[in-house]
Formats: sequence, structure tokens, C-alpha cells
Amino acid sequence: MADKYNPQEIEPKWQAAWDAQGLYNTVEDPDRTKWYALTMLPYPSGDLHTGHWYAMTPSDAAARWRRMNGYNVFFPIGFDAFGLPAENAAIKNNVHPKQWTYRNIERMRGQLRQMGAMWAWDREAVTCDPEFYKWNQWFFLKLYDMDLAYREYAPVDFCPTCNTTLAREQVWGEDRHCERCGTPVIKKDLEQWKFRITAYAEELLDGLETIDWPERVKIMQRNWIGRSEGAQVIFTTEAGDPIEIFTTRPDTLWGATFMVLAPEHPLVEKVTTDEQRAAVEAYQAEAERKDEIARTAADKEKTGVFTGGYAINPVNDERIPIWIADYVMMTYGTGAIMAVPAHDERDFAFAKKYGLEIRRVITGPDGAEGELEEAWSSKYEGRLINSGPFDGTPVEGAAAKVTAWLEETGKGRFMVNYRMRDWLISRQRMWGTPIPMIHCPTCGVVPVPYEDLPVVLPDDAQFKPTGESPLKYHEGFLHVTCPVCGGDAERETDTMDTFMDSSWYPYAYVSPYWKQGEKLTPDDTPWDPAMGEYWLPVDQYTGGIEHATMHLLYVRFFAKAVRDMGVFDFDEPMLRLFNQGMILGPDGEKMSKSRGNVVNPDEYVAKYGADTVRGYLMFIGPWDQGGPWDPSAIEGVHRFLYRAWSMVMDEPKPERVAAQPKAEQVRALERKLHQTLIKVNDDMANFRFNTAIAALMELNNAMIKAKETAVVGSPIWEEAVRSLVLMMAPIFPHIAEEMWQQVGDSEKGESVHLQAWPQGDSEKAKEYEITVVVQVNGKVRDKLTVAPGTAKDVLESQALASPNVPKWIDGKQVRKVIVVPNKLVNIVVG
RNA sequence: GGGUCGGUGGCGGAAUGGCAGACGCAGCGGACUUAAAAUCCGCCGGGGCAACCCUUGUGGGUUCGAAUCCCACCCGACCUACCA
Repeated sequence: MADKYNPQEIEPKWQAAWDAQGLYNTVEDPDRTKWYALTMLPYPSGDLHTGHWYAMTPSDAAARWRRMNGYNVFFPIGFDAFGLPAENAAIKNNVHPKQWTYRNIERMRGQLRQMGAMWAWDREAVTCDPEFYKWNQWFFLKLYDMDLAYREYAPVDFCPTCNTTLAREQVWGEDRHCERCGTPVIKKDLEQWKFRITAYAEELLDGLETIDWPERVKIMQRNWIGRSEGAQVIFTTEAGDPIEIFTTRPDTLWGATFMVLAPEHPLVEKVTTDEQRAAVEAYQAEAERKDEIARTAADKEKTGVFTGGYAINPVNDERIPIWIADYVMMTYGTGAIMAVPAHDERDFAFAKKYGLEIRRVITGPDGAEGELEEAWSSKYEGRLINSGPFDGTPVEGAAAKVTAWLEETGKGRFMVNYRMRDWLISRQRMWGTPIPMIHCPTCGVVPVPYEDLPVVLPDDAQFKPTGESPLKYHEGFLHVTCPVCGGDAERETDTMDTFMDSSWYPYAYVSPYWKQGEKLTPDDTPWDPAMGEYWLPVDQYTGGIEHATMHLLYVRFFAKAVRDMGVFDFDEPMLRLFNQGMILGPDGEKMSKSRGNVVNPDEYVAKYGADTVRGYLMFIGPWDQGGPWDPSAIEGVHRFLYRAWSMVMDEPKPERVAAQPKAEQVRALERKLHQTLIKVNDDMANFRFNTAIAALMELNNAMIKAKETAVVGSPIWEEAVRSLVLMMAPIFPHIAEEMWQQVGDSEKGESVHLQAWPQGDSEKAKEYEITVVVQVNGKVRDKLTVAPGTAKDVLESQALASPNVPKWIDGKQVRKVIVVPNKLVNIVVG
């Protein structure tokens, strides 16, 4: 008897041995096909939780499987180390965020090692290291040079709890709350830095066609970008000020009976008459307040106020009233609309409520021209009426004709509008990358010269309990001489959104902290170009879907911008994406401290070992589905490892080894083995770990039985044992390594993780006899055991002659017999 | 309101047009043990003595045959929301 399976002993042993051998160190080998496998980098919160295990260990198994299949696999790790929790902890406990962060990172490195993953620790990167974030600043300057970074005074979303502005993507839900803390955001007018992501809107849309990403994510990104085609038309106020509008229905221009501006629209003040001013200002105040107190979409009752002003419709020179209403958003389109109540549901409701004119300009499908009960908005049925030169035009295609006419007459033009806004990257917090800009009283806003990078965060910052950035009060940080005129100036105190870090970290990993301590120039590259050339782009990315319209959009934008800087020449940063689901508490709810359903993986690792925890997480169900953690079900995986261990490690009984096995017993094991090899390989390639493990369990069960027969003395037994161990290696790296040292014979001493993945042989996997079902009218009545490939007519006659069939067809007429070779015979009687 | 995904034993799930319930958990019976745990062997959707019958959210349809395809509905999860 060999020793019992003892994960607590073998796991640390192998982790140390792999480290010592440098088994997972990165080697750029031009003779081997590279595979860049990446899992979203963790935030160093201080503890690796079950969610991390669920995201990372299956990624590791997939990466290991690739490696055994001959790829040179790069599987790096690092830390997304900037962000609010560090700062909040600093305020609470009076430690510098840097100390807090690095302490957490140290702890999490240890926990990550316990996973037994093939991390490329030699390429680790920590985003709060100045040698990392100096490149954020370098990128910022490059984007500024390219006019892709700019500063704008505009209303922005501000979280009063986090004390900072947020990107549109970080504002969630009906009540427009902060993604991080849940506080409803408020609007503030601020001078803020933005990245011109909208410049790439079209490309971001088109690029989706070229990448192998989940359809769900693509749909979310498409919706987020929100492309719509229409026309820009310029109305004018009576005073002659232009009011630009965007419409997807230029064919309804003659039906515009009023205009609506967003309450915040800059022209409101000017068009409002004295009589209406009080009402308008009251409404504006109300609308602003509505932003502050969660404006729910539940009450859809439309409200608005007449400004007293009028606009001229350029197509027919009609004078129409201008209203303001909060159903028009300042953040979409131009913040102003032409209202066509007859053909737009919202305008219809508004017109009804305030008694405004509803003028029909499109007939019904039956030619109806009468009064409407509700808005008629079909783009395909009906003809234009009351529309000047376009009377009688079928509505299908009318929009294009009107647009052409608008262009000819100079009243408007074709326009594509996007819902997506530019990326607001300014944050008013301290623990982030300082934006490398200087405010000079004489020269204005001036970039920090490249050679002066990095602008480093001070180590002695004093934190305010309010969360207000200490940078604003830090004399040493603040004061600077203007690089242009040499006069006294101040540094920008805003820092960058941490999504900046995650937008390029995949490239940083190929040669982290490259050019350490060196002065930077605009012609630098943020990583070793040779390394980048070999490893980039990422072949397989894995992570949660919650980033669909944030990180996963930014990272694509950034790739296009970096390409246009000339740093690399590909268009998409990640060729394949897989989104895992979410691991839930035993109660089926999201794990949270307040619910008290948090499962601590360290506890289970201590009890069962990392291999069991890895395997259990992969066994729960399909990886993209997630699911609840069942504390008793983990026993099943542990038992499997225990049984596999004694099956492989314990000597078989000598009398069984000496005996002569029956040929069919040998073939049965060979068949099962090759069926498993084919199945597991296919499952691993497609992230179907749950069924791969089930297949390994089946093989193990079959081998436990076979071990009690003379099959153990035949060569197929050795092959099966070795193959099982090899197939287990990606999911269960430690136990597989330990077992391999016993069964690996010729390769003895060499790691199981350096072995080639065993190949299944479909000939050997073939069944030599199969069961064919005999049905009468679709119900199973008997079964035949035949050789595969038995001819149709033979099957048919055997089926008709099978013992249990006659009583079902007696007295009835056989109308049809359906024979599916190797599957079934269905006798249709009636 | 719109979009996406899902609904299969007591539970997690397998099967994507051809024997529903692989694999595992829980449960039940047995062996070992003074006993228990662990381990091992067996049973395990429901009804019925049996022959058989019923069973994949509900109702319809296509098909020789449907968990799987189509239509309608119900329920749940996630995303999104006055998008002009």
C-alpha cells in the first residue's frame, strides 16, 4: 500500500518544486506557436475570495491544456492596484494607501500561489508602481498630442459619497447610482478630462464582427454605442439663433408642430419670454432636483413648460412653439428635438396632455388620413401627406429622399448619431495616476514634458475625512514651474480613472517595468517591441461579463488608439473572450458579508486541498452559468481524487497481474480509454470542464473494476493509467504531478506539465456491438444488440422478429418502418 | 417598455431531433467495526404485484419520432431604458 492521498503534504511540495525549476517562467521561443491566455487581473482587496478561484482556476486549466498541446503559453498575473478602497482604508485607519495596497498584494500573492496555477510570476505587474503608471501618463500625453484627450466644462455625474466624478459607464440602474458604492449620483458642472472614444465609434462597432466574443457582450456593446442614422436639421429661433436637432425620421419634418429642448439646454434662457420666465425657471429647478433624488422611470407621465418662444421649421417656414421637458435628454443627440406628435409615441402623449396640435403627415396602411388615436410610427406602410413636395411618396424610402432634398436645399444633412459619450477619465481622488498636466496662469493648460515623467504621488499625503483629494492641499505636489514660461504654476490634481490601467495591462505584462528609471520620449514604446511582437495580441481572455460596456469597451478603444500611435499594428486586443458565470453562496444568493453567505476558499483548501477546490468549482456546472456553492457536493470531487490516487498508486494484486486477461476485457478498457481521451480533449477545448471531469470519473470507475481483473497485467493497463494522469494534469495539477512521478517511467523526474497531451484514436474508441432500439409507434418495445454498421434491411427484419414486438403489431397494419442505422427501428402501425 | 439567457429527479447537472436523468450530492439497504467516522458493495424520477402507464414550466404545432425545432403564454435571472 502506498501512502494515502495527502494534499496538504504534496501541494506545497510541488508548488515549491515548480518554482525552483522555473517551470512557469516565460520563454520567447520563435519556433513554437505562442498562446497568450489572460484572466482579468484582480483588485488587491486583501483576500482572494471564491469568485477569484472561480474565475482563475478554470482559466488555468485551459491554459495548461493548451500548453500540453504544444503551445508556448503565456499566462501572466498582476494587480489592479489603484482605486478607492485603498483610499477609504487610508482615511479610516490612517495608513497610506500604498502601504495598505502592498500589504494586501503580499498576502494575495501567497493565496494565488496556493491555487497551483501556472502564473508567469516573472512578468508580474502592479499598476500603482510609478514604473507602471508613468506609462499611463505617457499614453495620456500621446492621446493629448493626437487630440484624443481633451478638457471640457460640462455637466458630469458626481458621486457625493466617493467624492468624485464618474464615467457614464460607471453610473448604473434606474436610479442612476454609483457603480462602486450605490449612492445616487448628482449632476455637477465641472472642467474634466475626457478621451475621445467616440472618434472610434464606427470602428468599435465594425470590429465586433472580427472577434470571437460571446454574442451577449457584442450585443451589449452595440447597444451601448447606439448607432442611429438620420438627419441633422437646423431650426432657428425667431431671433435667428440656430437650434440643431437630430432626427431618425426626416420624412416626418412637415408634421413637427412644436419643439422641445432639454431643461438644461443653453438656448432656453434666450428663447424664454418674460411672462414664461418664472414657470420655466421653476421647471428647470425641478428637473435638476429630479436628477438628485433618483429620477425613476416608473412614472412616465410627461411634464414640460412652454418657453413663450417660437422656432421656424426650415422645411415650410412654419412658426412653432418651443417647450422644455425632461423627456428630452441633454446627453443624447443635441438636447433638442422637433416634436412630431402624430408619428412619435412620446410626442403624442405630450401633445395630448398639453393640447398641442397633432398633424398627420403619413397615411395609415389603408390610406387613412383621419385623426389618430395613437402615434402611427411605421416606417414601411403609408404615404406622405401634408408634406409639400413629398406628398404621395411611399413612406418606405422617404427618409432617404427627404435627406437628399435637405442636403440640396442646405436645410440639413445626413448624420449618424451615437449614444456613446466620450470617456470621462478625471477623478477627484488621490489614489490614481496623476494626470500629467500643469495649469499656468500665463500659458494656460500645459502638458508635463515627456522627460519629466513620471509625476509621482507623494508618500506623505494627509487624508481628509471627507475623501477630498489630499493632492489639492499638498504643497510639494502642487507647486511646479511652468515648462513653457518658467513661471509659478500648479499641477493638475485630478487623477485618472483606474480603467486606464486595465486598458493596456495586457501589453505591459510582456515586459513589465520596461525602461525602469529612464527618461521618456514621445518615440518610446511602453513595452519591449520584440516581446510584444511575439506575444500580442491576447489569444484567449476570460473574465466576468459585468465589464461588458466598461473595461471590455475601453480596452478595445485603447488598442485602436495605440495602433494609431504606431506602437503595434493589430486592431483588436483580444481575439477570443469567454465570460464565466458567478459563483453564489450556498443559499443561491450573491455572496456578501451582510448576507453572511460568504464561502472562504482558504478553509476548503486547508481541508481538502487546492486540487479538490479547483475540480469542484469546475464540476458544479457549465462555467458560463455559475451557480451556488454546495458545501457537501465538494466531497464528491475529493472522493474521486482519493479513489484515483489508490487506483494509480497501490500495487495491483500479483495474481491478477500474472493471469491472462480475456481479449474482450482488454478491448473494453481500450475502448473506454479512447472514448474518454476524445471526450475530454473536446471538452477542454470548449471550457466544458464539468463534463470533462464526469468523463474522468467514469474512466476511473471503469479502471477500479478492471484492476480486479487480469487486465492489470496487459500493456493497455499501463497506457490507461498514464493517460488518466495526463488528462487530470490541467485540472488537478498537484495530484497529477505526484502520481506521474510513480507512473511516468521513461520520463521519470520530468514534470507531468511538460508532457504531451495524450491523443485519442477513434478506431480504438469504436463500439464493437451496439444497442438498437425497436420502437412501435415511437414507443420503445424491444432492443437489439448488433454490430455497428448493420445493414438497414437486416435491422428491419430483426426488429420485426424481436420477441416483444408481435403483440404490439398484431391485428394492425404495418404502414411504415423507419430504420436509422446504429440507432433505432421505428415500426409505424395503424 | 426593449434586449439576452434560462426553466429537466429531493439537489447540482447530462443529453441540442432517435433508450430522458451521464457524472456527482443527498437518501436507503448491506459489508467492515464493540460502536461511529472513513472505506467498500448494492438500490435510488413517480405509479403499479405485474404486463405496462406517466414524467423535461403551461398550451398548441411540425415530425415516424420533440427536453431538443416552430408559435403563444407563465415564471426566474441579468442587462438596458423617455435614444428623438
